[in-house]
Amino acid sequence: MSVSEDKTLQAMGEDAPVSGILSVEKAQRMAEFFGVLGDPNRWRILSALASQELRVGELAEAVEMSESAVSHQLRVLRTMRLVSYRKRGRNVYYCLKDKHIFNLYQEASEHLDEPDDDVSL
Amino acid sequence: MSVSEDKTLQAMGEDAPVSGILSVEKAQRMAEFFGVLGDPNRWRILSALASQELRVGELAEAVEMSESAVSHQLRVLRTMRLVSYRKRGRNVYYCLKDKHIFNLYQEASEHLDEPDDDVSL
DNA sequence: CAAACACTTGAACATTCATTCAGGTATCAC
DNA sequence: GTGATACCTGAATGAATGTTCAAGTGTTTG
Repeated sequence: MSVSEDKTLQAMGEDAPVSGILSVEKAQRMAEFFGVLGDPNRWRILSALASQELRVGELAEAVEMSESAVSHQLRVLRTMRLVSYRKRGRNVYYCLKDKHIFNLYQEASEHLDEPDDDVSL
Repeated sequence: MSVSEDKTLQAMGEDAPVSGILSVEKAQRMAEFFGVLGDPNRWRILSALASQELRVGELAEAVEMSESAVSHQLRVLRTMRLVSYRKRGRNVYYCLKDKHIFNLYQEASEHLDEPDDDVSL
């Protein structure tokens, strides 16, 4: 039973041998991934693709961004493997890659909907 | 049965009436939340707190950051209600607030561990 | 009370990042 | 081929962000 790369619920600390702290590398990978989800327009793009496959131009119109901006963001989403694409002639159709994005959305929604008690210090 | 603020798996688009796109406000809230998880040092802090309650100074030593930097980041984590704290004399003990962070970590890990097929364009 | 301690705060600086703009590639219609 | 379409790319600009540094609160110790 390997210690590194465990996927269980309590595994968050098991990457570092001593004090249970995430290694710099793993922390970096986590941050890069979640950082991609740290932009409102990328969420709008993802949500647009949640219901249907869309071309870049359609996406741009739907989320009210320039085609260039959408294309730049799609490249980011592609490198994090959050979307996949399919070329048809001169069009490129994008869609969500897997279900993880839904689970992340749901988990975050639940957290954000929790009653916010005392936070001040 | 209200349409807004649904928490089901397919609810991602249900916030916008027409095309299933997240409203700017909801997208903003999502981005702010995930943006907080978009920093490697914050993940190291969270992972350190996963196993035990820690004071600010202990945290700083554990993650090898200055106390000031840790304190700044803890404020961010507090406003997103990812950590809670408890004052004892001149010490302040921090701990994780709820289980959501574990689920998010797990979901992201699964995603990142998936085989990466063709991404280039 | 004074000094030490634990932590927080605000401003400054450097870095990162998303958009715009101009231009480039590839495909289709005529 | 020519022009139009659909999309991608690179450099540049302005905004957002994390750390450092210096200073400030509040608490405990002698």
